[in-house]
Amino acid sequence: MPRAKSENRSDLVDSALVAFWKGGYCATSMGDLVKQTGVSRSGIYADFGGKDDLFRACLERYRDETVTQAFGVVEQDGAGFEALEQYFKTIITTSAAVEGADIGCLIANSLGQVSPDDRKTLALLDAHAARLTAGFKAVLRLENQAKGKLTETEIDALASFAMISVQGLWGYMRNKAEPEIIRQHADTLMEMLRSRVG
Amino acid sequence: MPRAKSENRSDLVDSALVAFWKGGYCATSMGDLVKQTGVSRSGIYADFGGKDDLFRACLERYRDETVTQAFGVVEQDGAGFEALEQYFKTIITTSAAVEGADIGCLIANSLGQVSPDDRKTLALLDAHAARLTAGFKAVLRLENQAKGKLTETEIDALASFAMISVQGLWGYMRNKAEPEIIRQHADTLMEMLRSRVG
DNA sequence: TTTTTAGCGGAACGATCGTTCTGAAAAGCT
DNA sequence: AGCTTTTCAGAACGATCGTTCCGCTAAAAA
Repeated sequence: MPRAKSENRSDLVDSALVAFWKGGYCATSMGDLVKQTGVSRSGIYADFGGKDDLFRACLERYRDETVTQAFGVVEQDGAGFEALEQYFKTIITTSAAVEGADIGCLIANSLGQVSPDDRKTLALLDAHAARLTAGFKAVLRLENQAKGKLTETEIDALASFAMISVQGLWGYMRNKAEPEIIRQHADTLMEMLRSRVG
Repeated sequence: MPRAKSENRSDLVDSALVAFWKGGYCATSMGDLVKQTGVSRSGIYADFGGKDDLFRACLERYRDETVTQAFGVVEQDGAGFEALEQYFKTIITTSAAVEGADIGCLIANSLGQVSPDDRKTLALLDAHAARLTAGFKAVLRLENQAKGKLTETEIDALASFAMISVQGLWGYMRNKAEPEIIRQHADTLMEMLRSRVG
């Protein structure tokens, strides 16, 4: 048989992910990807269908790794407000850690870039939004158990609100690296949610 | 003198604006713009420096026309919560009016597309964010006069929060045309602001 | 060791990108 | 009308895009 298949397919996606994350889909050319990943064009086309599919693979990897790392705590059983707070703390910490570059969230960044015709990618973005909403909803439902002030409908509304608000935060972070604003936003949102459940 | 200069320079920007709005900066080629605007390449290059400058001109036009039309009510002297509510009502109405296409806000869409190096365009986006924040701040300060519950710092934080939250809403609207969610988000934000001032 | 064969680097492809250039047409001026 | 000046449509340009293809390499099979 042939030469052993490179074991850096995983690295390939990771490298490409960073390139897309920083530069966006359009601005990142295949040449850039070749340079950045160290894998030749044919290698990329062999393992992925093309630029589109590689981009989607990056979105999925980002979803499974980066998002899960930060948001996973909210998705655990029994996660409450303190889990939400930890999520925001993670955001602030890691965003401050990545030196210089404010790149926001790959998925949030993609919102404005994806063509309305690209169903496959749009589905990924939608699913991400639904995921965040579901996480917030679970937290709210749990925290609401004590006093039961909120109806299910109100919980839905608050979860959607939190999701959109957080997506907005990511969009903001893409171009501004002000941890103060991020913390402020998170605090304001948390305080608002707390006051609503009682 | 020469052939009469087309009187549709204004239309040119308007047409290009729509193209950029729907498709984004990268996905909209000069060929598309020529087709869409009816103006030839040389005409575009004569009146604007190139694609970048045309795009910025579109952003500015969008800012002066579309944004002002919707947000201007908030920026008037003495604007209070009812002005904010009218802003949201306008958003919902017009977003429902534009048939089929959910295109969100041109400026919000650009957030994820602009290269971190493109200082000129980034400055426009920053200025827009500052504009929204200033509007919210003025409203909050006015509404806070009655009871004076909030400190200036708290008002700043709430204004930033509202701005980011609304930018998130626009990002969401780009891909989903659910007036219900929009209304819900607006209601939740309004209610939250009201409860904070007293 | 020889043969086979999968894998990958890099050249090459057509298409399309943003931009420039040019020739002809139209409008002002005398 | 004749001449000048300005404008614009469309051809043409080099660069670069995403993609394909070829040929060598090196590991597996014999």
